[in-house]
Amino acid sequence: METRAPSLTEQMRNGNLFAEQCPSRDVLKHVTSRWGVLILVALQGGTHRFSDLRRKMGGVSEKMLAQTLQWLEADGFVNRKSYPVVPPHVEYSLTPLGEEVSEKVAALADWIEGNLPKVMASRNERDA
Amino acid sequence: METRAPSLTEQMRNGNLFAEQCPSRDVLKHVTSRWGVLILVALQGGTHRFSDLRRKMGGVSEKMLAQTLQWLEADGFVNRKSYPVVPPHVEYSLTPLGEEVSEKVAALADWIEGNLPKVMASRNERDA
DNA sequence: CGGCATCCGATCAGATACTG
DNA sequence: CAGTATCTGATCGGATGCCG
Repeated sequence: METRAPSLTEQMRNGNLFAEQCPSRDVLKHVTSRWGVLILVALQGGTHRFSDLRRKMGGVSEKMLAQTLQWLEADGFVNRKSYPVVPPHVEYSLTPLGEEVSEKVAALADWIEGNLPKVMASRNERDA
Repeated sequence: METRAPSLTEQMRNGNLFAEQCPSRDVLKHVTSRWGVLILVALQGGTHRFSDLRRKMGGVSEKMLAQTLQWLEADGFVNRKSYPVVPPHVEYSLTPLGEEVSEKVAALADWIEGNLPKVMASRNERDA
């Protein structure tokens, strides 16, 4: 089949995920990473502390939670606010930019959660 | 902050990404994998052959393309049609279920492509 | 409490060679 | 053309220990 001509919106895009070296791939990687998705969805509920997030997200290690939070912070999606007290107190929240992506990510996450039975059924058919 | 009570839709969900052993995590993994995203978006344009996909998606190896296609096929998102001719001819397309996820995935991909400048700006601020 | 540094095994992913 | 098989390096990701 033919390759359709690029639409107007496509021409105006500043990133192209199909280009091998495009930095948009890094952003996608952070956002769709194993824990990135859950962080973005979890923070939709409002500000959370590090330990809150860790408790909420089953199975995440301290290391990966910290690392993923740093990625998302560097990309401008997550805001990190540290209170200089003992014991330390750090709060994470979504930036305006983060609110936008998290909506897209949450829409995908919701779809998957809601349609899981159909997917499981498809897998079982294949086994039979 | 308080944990809000589960909404009605949340209660009706059949999957829960925050649960460590929930199979929905595997589905998310396939769909948001490095090449899974690109495959789902690419197939929105219609049926594609293996080589078409490979050419279109910069940087993917034969192995990973084949493997990712198999994941998506097993999950019921992608349809594989093989014509028994020489040389072989195999066509990939989205199933109705796949059309649905691909919309969510494409919405995310589009957002990232369109907002890449903002993200890059955020990164640069941090460096300064 | 919220990290960081190090070590280490598991998994991912590319290159290459081979096949129907 | 559309894969599979194998090998190998790269990266992911968890466990542990330490620190402000």
